[in-house]
Amino acid sequence: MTRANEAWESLMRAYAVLMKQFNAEDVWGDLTMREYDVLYTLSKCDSPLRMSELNRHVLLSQPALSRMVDRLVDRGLVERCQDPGDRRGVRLSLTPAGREIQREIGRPHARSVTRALSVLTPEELAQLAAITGKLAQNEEK
Amino acid sequence: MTRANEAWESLMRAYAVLMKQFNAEDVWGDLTMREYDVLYTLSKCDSPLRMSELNRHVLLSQPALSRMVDRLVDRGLVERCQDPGDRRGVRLSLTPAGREIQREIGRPHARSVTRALSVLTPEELAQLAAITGKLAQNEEK
DNA sequence: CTGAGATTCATGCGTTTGCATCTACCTTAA
DNA sequence: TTAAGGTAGATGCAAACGCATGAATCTCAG
Repeated sequence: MTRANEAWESLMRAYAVLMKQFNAEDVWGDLTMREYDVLYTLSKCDSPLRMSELNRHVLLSQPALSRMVDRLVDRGLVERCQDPGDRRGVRLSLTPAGREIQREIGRPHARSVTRALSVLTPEELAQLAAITGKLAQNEEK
Repeated sequence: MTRANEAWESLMRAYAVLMKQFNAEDVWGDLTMREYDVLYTLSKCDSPLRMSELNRHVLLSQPALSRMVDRLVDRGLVERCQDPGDRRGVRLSLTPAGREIQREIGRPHARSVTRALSVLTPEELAQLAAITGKLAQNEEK
């Protein structure tokens, strides 16, 4: 077992433990964590996001994301509009209601995250962000 | 946005990117990654594992895990047997076939993991393992 | 300009998931 | 001993998922 494999296993385990903890928190209203993740990702982008771009951020298959967006549009939280430059494409943005809900849930969730990571020193937080940032960048073409 | 939140977001992103990469690798045979995860977790334990214990490691609801184990038992990869000390309980172990398949898939997957984490220095690998280990331990209460 | 191939997103369909709930068993206290 | 409450895992059911595929659009070599 290499160091790399040990590190990855440890990362997976931490992810599972924390996700379960967050999921158990009673802050999600009638959204799932996955739905919140979509709203959150959209909230960080000022310009409307392409489906394919969004799909890169979210751990969902393309069809599953397509349908989740359907539902979010039906619920009035997300807006689909045509991409001007590519008529196959779709651009997504939050509606005011969607932005509102994202913020409402984001606040207490952010507190949970802060609490869960409070076992780390500021230095460790910085290292963690740097290392995972490096990993995410790896997205082979 | 606190440092903790940035670090968590970065971790989530790295996890999503790497999981997608691994999932795209053609090494899974007719198992899903989640099923492999169960086999892998069982392979690491010499003594049969309790359902609830297994559930702690895997990012699945209890009913979903219960049914996945059903399927793995049907396919002859996992063995269910009664816990001698607690007649509600179940103990799980790999069958020889299950162990064989886990190894067969584990080999190339481990190489993928090593390759994906090869962008990190040995020091970074050690830091990552230490930090995520600390986080996983957090399992409140 | 055109046709072959790639890309973007949607849809059909069988499988898997989560929530709520159930049964069976264990634990504790009176 | 027994009744109340807790815990382990299974099951019904609607919702969501992934795979394969489809339709529309873009790209580019010839």
